[in-house]
Order: sequence, then structure tokens, then C-alpha cells
Amino acid sequence: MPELPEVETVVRTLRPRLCGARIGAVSVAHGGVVRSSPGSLDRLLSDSRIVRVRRRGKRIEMDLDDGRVLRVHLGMTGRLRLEPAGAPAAAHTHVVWHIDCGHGRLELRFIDPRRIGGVWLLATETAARDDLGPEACDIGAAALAQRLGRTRRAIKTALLDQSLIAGLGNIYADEALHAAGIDPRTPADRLSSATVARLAKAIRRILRLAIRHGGSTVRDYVDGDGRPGSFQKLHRVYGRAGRPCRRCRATIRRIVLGGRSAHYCPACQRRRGG
DNA sequence: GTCCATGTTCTTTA
DNA sequence: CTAAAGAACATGGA
Repeated sequence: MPELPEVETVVRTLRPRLCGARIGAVSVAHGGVVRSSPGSLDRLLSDSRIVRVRRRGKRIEMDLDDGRVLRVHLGMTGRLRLEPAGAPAAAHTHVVWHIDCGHGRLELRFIDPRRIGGVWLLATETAARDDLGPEACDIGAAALAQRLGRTRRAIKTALLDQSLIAGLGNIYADEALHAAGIDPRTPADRLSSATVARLAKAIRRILRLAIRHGGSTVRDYVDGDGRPGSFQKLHRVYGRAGRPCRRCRATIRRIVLGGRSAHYCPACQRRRGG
């Protein structure tokens, strides 16, 4: 569910109420989603204050006043919701942080049916270790070319590698490649610099547009207040296999690349980048 | 029953 | 050695 635009939207809905808030008790219903090193589970029951809420790639990170960082990754089906204390809990609510802030008593809840997402409590130095590529929403042509030039994988697969570029997932990688007119099977290191420049621009434009629409809700995604996004209505290829391309009317195709589905228009997206 | 799913990480293969 | 492909994780919807 959550790629950069969805995670950014969640962060924007949580930030005003969580910044400066104090974390009281923490209840963990399913320890499997807590992926910090052993022994840190009880330290999640910290009585600390949140000083900043930010996004890095698809990660949500809350800086605590003692320097530690609470990191949440939503995986495929994860949700982070801020609800009034005592409100009924959704199924698969695994961790609840009890929050005191200017808005009264709230509960921050991590919900994840598939439990692919997770929660980490990290030391300052651990959280600062930067293993992700540049933010996809800001990526420049030169940075993207430098990253893509070092792999021969299909461009679609390379765009999903968070260590090359951070924030793209299956939806926005497909949408950006369509917008840039690039066949998703093209080896990443074979794109011309003009094509890479066009791709960088398409990535920035699509992601910023998606953020303005509150992200895409295909199945599960909702923001911190439970509201779905609307960008799915503007998808041009993702989930549209067998339907006509919105630009040229050719039939959208679905193939499998790197174990993930890839959707593209065989007419708009030809090798060489037409 | 089958297939598929917005992601990451570990293992296996080339 | 490295890069790439594949499996695994767990649940639910079509």
C-alpha cells in the first residue's frame, strides 16, 4: 500500500499532533512486528517526548527527546492511525502508543494484517546510518543517471531498489515509466542521458501530484486519520491491464518483472524510449 | 479451491 | 567475488 506519497500523507496527518507529544504506556499485542534488537521491547515503553516526525523513503521516523528514533515501516498492508483513547481497535492492531498532547489523550496504533511492516526503536547512530538512495521526489537527472548506470537490471526492477532511489514502489514506478515513455524491460544502464533526464522529471512530477491527491488507495491504504487517497483515479497503467491506454488507446499490458507485476502501454513505451 | 496483492530481506543460483 | 533471481513472511479479497 504505502509508497512515498502515501507515507508522506500519513506523516503530514500525524505531525501536528505528535510533535511535542509525550508517549506514556505502550502496549504490544503482537511482538513479532517489533523488530528492534532483543531487550528493546520494554524500552519501547519509554516515557519520552516526540520532538520531530519525518519521512525517509517509505520509513516514518519519530525523533525522541533522548536522541533515539522510533521507526515505523508500513510494509504492504500496514496502517498508522491516531485515534481518541478508548476508541474501538481494528483487527490486527499490534502496537498501541498512548499519547498525551495538546489535543488530549490519543492512541497511536500500528495495524498490519500481513505483518510485513514493523516497528523499530533505534539508537541515534543506528538510525543515522543512511542505506537509502536519494529521495525519489527530489531526484535529479545526474544523480539518477549515476545510480542507474551501475546495474543492468530492467529499469522497472532498478527503480524498486531502495538503495538506488528511495520511495518508489510498484505503482509509482509503473506510472513514472509510462509518463516518461520507457519500456519497463529496458536495461537500466542502457538508457540515454536524455531519457534518464526525462525519467527523473516524470518521477518528481508523478510523486508530487500523488501527494497532492493524498496518495493512492488501491485496497488498504488510509492516512493517519483514516482517510483514503484519490490518486488511484488518475493511474494510467497500474492495475489497468486489458484496458485502453489513456493517451493512445492501445491495450495496457501486464507482465512479470523481478517477481512483481509491471503494467505498461506497448505503444507509448517502446525500447529506445519513444 | 486458485491467483493476486501498494514491500523487504534472506537464500540460492549463475 | 558480485549480481540477479526466487522464496519467504501472513492475511484477505476476487
